[in-house]
This record gives sequence, C-alpha cells and structure tokens, in this order.
Amino acid sequence: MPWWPAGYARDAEGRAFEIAVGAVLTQNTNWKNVEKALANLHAAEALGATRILNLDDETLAELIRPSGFYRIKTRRLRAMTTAWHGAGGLHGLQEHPTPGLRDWLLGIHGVGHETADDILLYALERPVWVIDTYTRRLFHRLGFPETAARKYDQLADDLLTDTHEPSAARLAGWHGLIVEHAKAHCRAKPACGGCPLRERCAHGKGMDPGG
DNA sequence: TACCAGGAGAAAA
DNA sequence: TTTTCTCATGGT
Repeated sequence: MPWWPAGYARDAEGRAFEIAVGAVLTQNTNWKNVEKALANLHAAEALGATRILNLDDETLAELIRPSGFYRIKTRRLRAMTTAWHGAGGLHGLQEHPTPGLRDWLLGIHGVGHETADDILLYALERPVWVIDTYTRRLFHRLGFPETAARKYDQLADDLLTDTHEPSAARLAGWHGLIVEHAKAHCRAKPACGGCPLRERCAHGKGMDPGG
C-alpha cells in the first residue's frame, strides 16, 4: 500500500499493526513526533501486539511519550492492541467485510472515524475515504462550503460515490497527495503564496478561509 | 512566548 | 444533539 510512512515491519502482519499503532499515536500530533515514539517502540523490540500487551502502562507511556497525550494514548493503544490481538491480527480481520470491520473499530476505545478509516485504508487495504483535517479543508476550499459542517459518515459516503468508488490503492494515493501537498506547501517558503490546505501556516496567516 | 500539529472521549449546555 | 473542555509534546 503506497504512502503511509511505516518502515520497521518486514511482513504484512507487522506492517499492518505498525500502521494501526501510528494511526492511534498521530491523533492531533505532528507525524515527526509519532516517528520518535515508533522508533522507541522498535528499539525496545515492542512493536508487536503481544509485546505491547506484555508491557506495563508506565513503560509503554514512556516509550510513546514523544507523541504527546501519552497517558491517554497509552490507554487507547492498549485497547486497540487488545482488540487487534483478540481478533486474530491481520489474518483474522481480513475475513470480515468492510462495514463490519468499521463498526468493530469504532467500538474500540480511542478509535474514532478518522483513526478507523486510516486503519481500514492503509492497514487492511479497504477502499474508504479518510476525512482528515486536510481533506475536509481541501474540499471546502475547492468550492464545497457544506463540507465543513457535513457529518463524517455522510461526507465519506458522498466522496466515495462522487469519485466513482476507486480502489484502495488509488484512495491511499490521493490521500497521501493531499497530506504531502499540505506539508510541502509550507516548506516551500519563498514560493508559498498562501497555503490552501493549511489553516494558518507561517506564510499564509490571515488568508481568506474561502481560498 | 504563543501557536500549531493527519483526534477522541467526557462533560456540559 | 451539539458544543466545549481536556489531554501534552516538540517544532517554528
């Protein structure tokens, strides 16, 4: 699966679980901080479901501390890991249809719509739109002002229909492009004339929200 | 020093 | 049902 920045695992099961861990840790957090937490877990040889479940809360919290919100993320990561392991890991989860998987994910403490769809798309390779802040903002500024207020499920369904239900690989590619474009825009300081995907970057402060 | 970053759950209104 | 508050570190 393209784009999702996961790099420690060497097999499909490990990679899928690493993506799920990243999806929890990246909640309201810059990805660079998540990378540090993932590196800590890898260095401690704890980047696996059974290994995380064998850690006590204090140790796990210390390992993921760079990702911020480390106390609540310790609980959320443990809940997700317990559910993942209980379901039989990647192999067990792949036997279920997408709607059922999504409901199952949303029932896990600490897994909301975006985190569930990150896991569905990148770890389980299911064709779903990930409606993160960048995606919502992009469509809003492309001339769909109702995007900001529309409920997550409705927006995700509408986008899937409007884009003619593309493959998971294509959806992952598009989502990756949106995120990378948002980041690159802000890095390209001299050329940045206002970033359409960022609320207020250092160069686009005060820009018209309508784009 | 202040603000922001790929949210989610709980509490309050 | 919707809105607000809380959680927290690291970079700019």
